[in-house]
Amino acid sequence: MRYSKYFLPTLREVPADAEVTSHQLMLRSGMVRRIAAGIYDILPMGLRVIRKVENIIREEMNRAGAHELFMPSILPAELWQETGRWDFYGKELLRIRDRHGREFCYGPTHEEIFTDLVRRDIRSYRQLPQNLYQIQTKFRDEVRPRFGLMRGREFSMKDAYSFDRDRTGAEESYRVMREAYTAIFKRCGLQFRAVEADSGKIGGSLSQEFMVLAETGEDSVVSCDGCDYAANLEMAEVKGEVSGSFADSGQDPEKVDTPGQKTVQEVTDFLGISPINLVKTIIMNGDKGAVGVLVRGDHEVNPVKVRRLVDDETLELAEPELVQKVTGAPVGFAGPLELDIPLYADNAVSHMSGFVTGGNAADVHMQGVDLSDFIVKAFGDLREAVQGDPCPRCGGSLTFLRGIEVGHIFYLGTKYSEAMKAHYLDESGAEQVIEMGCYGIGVGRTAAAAIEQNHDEKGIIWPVPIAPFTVALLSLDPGKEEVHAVAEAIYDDLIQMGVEVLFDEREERPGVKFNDADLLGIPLRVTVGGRGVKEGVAEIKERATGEEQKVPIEKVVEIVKEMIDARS
RNA sequence: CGGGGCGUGGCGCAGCCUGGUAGCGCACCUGCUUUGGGAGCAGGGGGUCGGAGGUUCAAAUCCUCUCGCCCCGACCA
Repeated sequence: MRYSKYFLPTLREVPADAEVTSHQLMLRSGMVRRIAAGIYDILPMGLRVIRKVENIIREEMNRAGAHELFMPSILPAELWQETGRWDFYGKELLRIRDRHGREFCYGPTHEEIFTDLVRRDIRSYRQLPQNLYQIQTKFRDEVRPRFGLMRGREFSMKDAYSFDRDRTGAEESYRVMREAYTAIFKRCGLQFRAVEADSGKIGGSLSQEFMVLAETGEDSVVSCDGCDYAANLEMAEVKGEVSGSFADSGQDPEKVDTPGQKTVQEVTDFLGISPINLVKTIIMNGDKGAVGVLVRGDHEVNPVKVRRLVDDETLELAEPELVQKVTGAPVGFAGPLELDIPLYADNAVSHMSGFVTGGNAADVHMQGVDLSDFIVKAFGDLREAVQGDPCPRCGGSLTFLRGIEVGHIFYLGTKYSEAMKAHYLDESGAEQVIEMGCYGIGVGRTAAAAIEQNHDEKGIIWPVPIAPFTVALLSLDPGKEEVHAVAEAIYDDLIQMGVEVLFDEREERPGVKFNDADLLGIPLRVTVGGRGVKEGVAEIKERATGEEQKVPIEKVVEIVKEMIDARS
């Protein structure tokens, strides 16, 4: 590609509304342009990267036995109503009407339509298992889109759905996908972890997220320093904390005035105690009524764990009005004593005695409270893990990392197949429900994550497998025939060898070309200038390491080829 | 949805408080000089100041409404 003919608008200055590095660099390197909140034009440079990622995904999915197809992006409401998600999915679902007033949505994910396809065309166990996927544009009307392609509203996603005869088969499909995903992100040249995850709105049980490790990641990842255990923060287990017998301080609970002291910090400072001697009481509300959740003052409640223990998916933090109604006090003074809702306590609380709690009245707390002073319906692991907690698998120590979720795999079971009556006949002629799994990869987000993980102050440093071009060829003197001819010859030869090369033959000063090459992050740079040509050499510089070598002009192509092969 | 902020040429910004008819840097075009890490000089093109309404002799500037965008929060008492 000749730079002078290409559509590649680079920016010197950082656009004001781009917050994170990958977004800034994608704008500066001419990959994307914003067109509305969370909606982007993808320019030629950006598309080249996207296509590279897509092709790696395709190759690995096909290798894993999945079949590509292409579904509509606009989906009829009826399918979503069948599974109840038309109502459940909420405002993120972009709903539209056609001229006849029929309801549709722009697909944010495609379980329903894949299940619909399969239920209509799969009759027999002989047709299973099946794994179908597409690479499609999705739309999720995010509350707050941000970070460019990282969290857009319109985005490209590879989504795959597996259909099996039984749970064993579905688990095998899941395992195969996990391996395919590992291969995909490895091939993209990324550092990542597969972590245990919550399945959220998609539903289902077994689930893992693939997280690209980057300091700017939106998600917290808990990782063991001793084994390969890794989990999303909301899933990280805390083990072995429950106490068999409860200690008792022998004291009676006693009121203490705490005017205006609401937070744990304020109360403990005011009373001169440590947060580990305070129990906070969190009021949550759901379809099955309100519950109180007790955790130690220095711990945080993990709502995912609470929902599981209480068996109420709908539990959310209660509104201040409800807190007032339930506890008789404003937010900040809830306590377990004489509280008329079921109480659940974190295991760590089982070791406590003589602690401080809220007093269920404004500006009042209680001291010297013991577990014998109130009834706990159940103890369990209800808190978020913290740095240094023991690993639930090996007893090592947990550390925290930041990650960007680029892939997510789920075992779904029969959630969709049952709702949509996706059945088959087994060998005995009995009707069975199909077991499903679903598997997503954010394509644009993977590209963005690659930049977050691979850049320096000058620009992007693409891993070779997803770089838009492999070689940037710079002709420093396109005006001087004897120099430029050398560059032209190298360009032709590289093209002949099948190398993807961006040939910078613009009438620009050398500095501009060097800086653009660094910004664009093309792995290898070949420089042809007056000086070098006089000595019969050109320079090859590697973007990632900064290593530079002068090589005879006639050997340039051969050496470049070797270097590429060593790095792909 | 709550709070904060911003919309002025392609990009980054000043001007607004204290109204007088738009400016700077980069980019772009022409010419000359320059040419190994974002060149210099000279000349030039481009903006109904997000939109609507109002106040005023006069509005980028003041007032009202509206649209768009960004940031923080929205699950820890």
